[in-house]
Amino acid sequence: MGDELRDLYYHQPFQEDIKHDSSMVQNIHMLDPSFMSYTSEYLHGSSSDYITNNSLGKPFGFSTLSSLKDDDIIKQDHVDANVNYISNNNDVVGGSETPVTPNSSISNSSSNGDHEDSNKKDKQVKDETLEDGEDASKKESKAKKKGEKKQRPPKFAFMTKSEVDHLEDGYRWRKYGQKAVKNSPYPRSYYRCTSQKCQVKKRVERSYQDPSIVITTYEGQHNHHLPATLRGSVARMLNPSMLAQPSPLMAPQASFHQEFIMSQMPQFYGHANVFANSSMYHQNLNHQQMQLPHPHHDYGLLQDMVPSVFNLKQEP
DNA sequence: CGAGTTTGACCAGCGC
DNA sequence: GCGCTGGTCAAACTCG
Repeated sequence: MGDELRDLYYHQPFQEDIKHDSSMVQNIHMLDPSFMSYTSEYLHGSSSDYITNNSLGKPFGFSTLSSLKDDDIIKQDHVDANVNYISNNNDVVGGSETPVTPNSSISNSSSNGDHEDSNKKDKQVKDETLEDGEDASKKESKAKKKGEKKQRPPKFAFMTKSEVDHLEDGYRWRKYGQKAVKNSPYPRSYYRCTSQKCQVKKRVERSYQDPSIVITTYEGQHNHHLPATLRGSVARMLNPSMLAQPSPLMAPQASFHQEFIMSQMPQFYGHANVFANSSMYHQNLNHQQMQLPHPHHDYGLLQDMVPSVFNLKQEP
């Protein structure tokens, strides 16, 4: 990661944006205990990263979902309800969609791509040293890379205030590396989706400015659904009554949460089409809309992952 | 025993 | 060219 991206992570979100959004956060807080707010910032830099900077309350539910027990519900309370959300992708959040907020924008994260390329090159070089047993795809990519710059997979990063480093997101990950981060006492961990043929990776690191904040960067697109076992386990955590009849108070928020996630990172959920009617969040999502209740549309797979936390949290 | 983690080594890119 | 850094690999190890 270059300094620019680090700046992107560490400076913008935690300094300017949080200050900048504080009043809004407070307002929303009054509406919803598990308050949420939404802003987005287009952060400069050659990386042209598209950044959405959110303070969503645990809404994303990226907090030890799979291991939620009674004790964990308590633990949840220790997890600050701030989530700074950084979207750094081009085709997905944006794609054909309009920017999520008026002051957001979508662009390619090209600078990171250079690094990606280098890494792939690295692997490819190694592949070259391997024997004939290597599959054709690798050689293909090798050949591809020689000629032109390979297109980078979309990236999607977000910050979550959490004591847990590796936030559960419903997928299974295998850690394949850890590196010390320059100017940070906290290491960065590298994870790959364990699903076969799924190329999605994610990096997890803590902010050195605010150690309580975990920065998670997803890269790539899941080509599969949630692991059945995880889905099952997550589903078991759901409050059946909530599922059957979401309370008037929480339903809009839960709906928002899931729709927001889906609209923001559909590439990470192969079942994004389930929420096709949530396109309102794709467009012109602003603070005002955030505060309005939205009709609940779907309880799809994502429901298995995310709103369960909201339900647990908001249950009386 | 299989799946996942740890950790040192390796490599490419970048700035000087 | 050199040193630094980020990203990945893979052997060794741990865990259930």
